[in-house]
Amino acid sequence: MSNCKTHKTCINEALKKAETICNEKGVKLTKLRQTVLKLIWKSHNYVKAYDLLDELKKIDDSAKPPTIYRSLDFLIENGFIHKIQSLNAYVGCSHPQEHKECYFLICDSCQNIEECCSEQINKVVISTTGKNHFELNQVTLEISGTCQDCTN
Amino acid sequence: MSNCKTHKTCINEALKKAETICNEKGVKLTKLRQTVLKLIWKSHNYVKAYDLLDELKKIDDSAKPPTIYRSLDFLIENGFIHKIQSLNAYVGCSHPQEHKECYFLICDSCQNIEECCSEQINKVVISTTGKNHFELNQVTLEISGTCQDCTN
DNA sequence: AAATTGATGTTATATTATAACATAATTGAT
DNA sequence: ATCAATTATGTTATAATATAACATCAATTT
Ligand SMILES: [Zn+2]
Ligand SMILES: [Zn+2]
Ligand SMILES: [Zn+2]
Ligand SMILES: [Zn+2]
Repeated sequence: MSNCKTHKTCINEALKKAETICNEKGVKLTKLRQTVLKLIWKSHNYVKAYDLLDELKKIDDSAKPPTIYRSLDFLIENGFIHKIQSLNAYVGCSHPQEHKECYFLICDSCQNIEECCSEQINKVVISTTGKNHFELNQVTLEISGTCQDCTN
Repeated sequence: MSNCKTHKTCINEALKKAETICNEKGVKLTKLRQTVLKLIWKSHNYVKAYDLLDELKKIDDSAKPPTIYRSLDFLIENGFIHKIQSLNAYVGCSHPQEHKECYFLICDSCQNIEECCSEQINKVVISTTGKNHFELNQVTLEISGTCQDCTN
């Protein structure tokens, strides 16, 4: 995924989905939010907030930390991006509609992130938390390592 | 676990284990590091670095951020504590010897953390990353929600 | 004792994120 | 259309988290 051959499609799909979902929810994908989403979707790599801010400044000189963090908040709230907790970084969500308990494969070498859903992992998490009588709220599963492209 | 009835034992065990492991490894559990470890083990709740620093300052007025972060680094490196990535917080490791792929049950209500090992989760993670031809390095699994004590 | 290594002290600064308040744009009701 | 309420953005300041860099001190090795 490091060099995605069909990345224009990825971006277009992501933007289209975001628009659709916003319309359904009655929230607004403003120009700014769309711009930030595009910047995040520049690749499948994770991005840091202040790098994003630097990029945004090239477009809008007046951008400041709250500019970027507000957009990030909106995009996270609506499921269009995810925060990678172990890296304080952000990445586009590849399937905002059907997103459930996903996990992330994070390549230490190329910063590529693959977002996966595993019904199996989901089940195991639910069953083991159940055994602990723990009422589940949020699952953070982030796996770092080396992706296939970088291993070869 | 929120009100651990045998917490003195928890602390003593943690300190004893840390000493043993340090001796085996030939690294030093200095006075400072031991103090920080004790402060972290004050409870099973997670603690923030700067709160820890405030506590340490009560003992040693000259403590500064590097003081605490160096100790945290040492304690993490040697497996005596863990960093909770989703909270930028730290918690004592309940089983530093046999620690493998553990996960954390984090109570949003009482800040208690239970560290668990599940061979089952471990297996599923390995098998699903294998399917993705991903060479695993580090797994971060943090589950937030409400613990049994807080549900009742 | 001198040299090396490891630990701590100290100052400064980098990185990540939010509070607080002002202004502008949009929506919705009258 | 007008006003009020809400939502979004602009702006300044600061909070919270973490590390770099260099000085000093202590322990260990030669
Ligand atoms: Zn792509
Ligand atoms: Zn890679
Ligand atoms: Zn205890
Ligand atoms: Zn609880």
